[in-house]
Amino acid sequence: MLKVVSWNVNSINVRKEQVLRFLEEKQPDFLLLQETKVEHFPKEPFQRLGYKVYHAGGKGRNGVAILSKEEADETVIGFGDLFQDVQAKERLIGCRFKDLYVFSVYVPNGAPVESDYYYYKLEFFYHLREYLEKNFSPQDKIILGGDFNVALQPQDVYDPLLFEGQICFTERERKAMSYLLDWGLIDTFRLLYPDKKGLFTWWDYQFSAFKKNLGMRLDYILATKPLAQHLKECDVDLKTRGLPKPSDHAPIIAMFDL
DNA sequence: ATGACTGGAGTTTCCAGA
Repeated sequence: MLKVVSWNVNSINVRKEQVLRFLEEKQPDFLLLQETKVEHFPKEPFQRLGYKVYHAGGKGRNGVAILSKEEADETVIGFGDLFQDVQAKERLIGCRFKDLYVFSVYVPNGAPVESDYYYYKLEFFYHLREYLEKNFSPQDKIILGGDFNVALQPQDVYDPLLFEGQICFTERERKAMSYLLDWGLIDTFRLLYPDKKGLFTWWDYQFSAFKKNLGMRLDYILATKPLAQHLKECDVDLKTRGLPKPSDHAPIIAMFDL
């Protein structure tokens, strides 16, 4: 069984103990992290648990990592020549493990709608697809997990009418992410639970949003068909979101019968 | 109490997050 977890931790320094306890308890093969918010990842305690740490981040912002029980054969950061923006190098990291490619991505938030940053977010999705097109085939074994900052479908927000036109739920964002998926990536959670409503991965810290379950599904584990056909289970770890001093995102889990 | 956010930078207040 291959267990993959993705988790926007909103600062690895603040969430370090939670992440260590999570690894001890759940023992995932891969833990994909976003928003580490550090330039230098505090690797030592994670290595003591038997995990290799691959990280790309900047001072106080962004930051993505892959923690793995196995050593990677290769690591790539950013989009290479396709997208030289400095932030791209803090938002995408990939590791190859034999014929398996694993990526951790943190898509820009893009607020406010219609700002330059919003268009940067849309561009990010198109560059990501271009990057995959150029380097891979949908027949390859690829896992792309992370915080995509888009709720794809009406059932991915708690009130579709309220969210219409809001950041993370505009038509253009949903189209940009759909275009990425159309290359050959499958939303593992939706594959298993096509109609499920009210299960989210992010809740605002404000307004007791978690207690009221006023959230959005912004985190995804995407997989190409050769992997998705072996998908066994998907889940959102609500318990971890309910701990004291939580991240605003919950960990998401996908298990493959491999 | 009739309302309640968090983290980082870098100095006590602003910005980003979504």
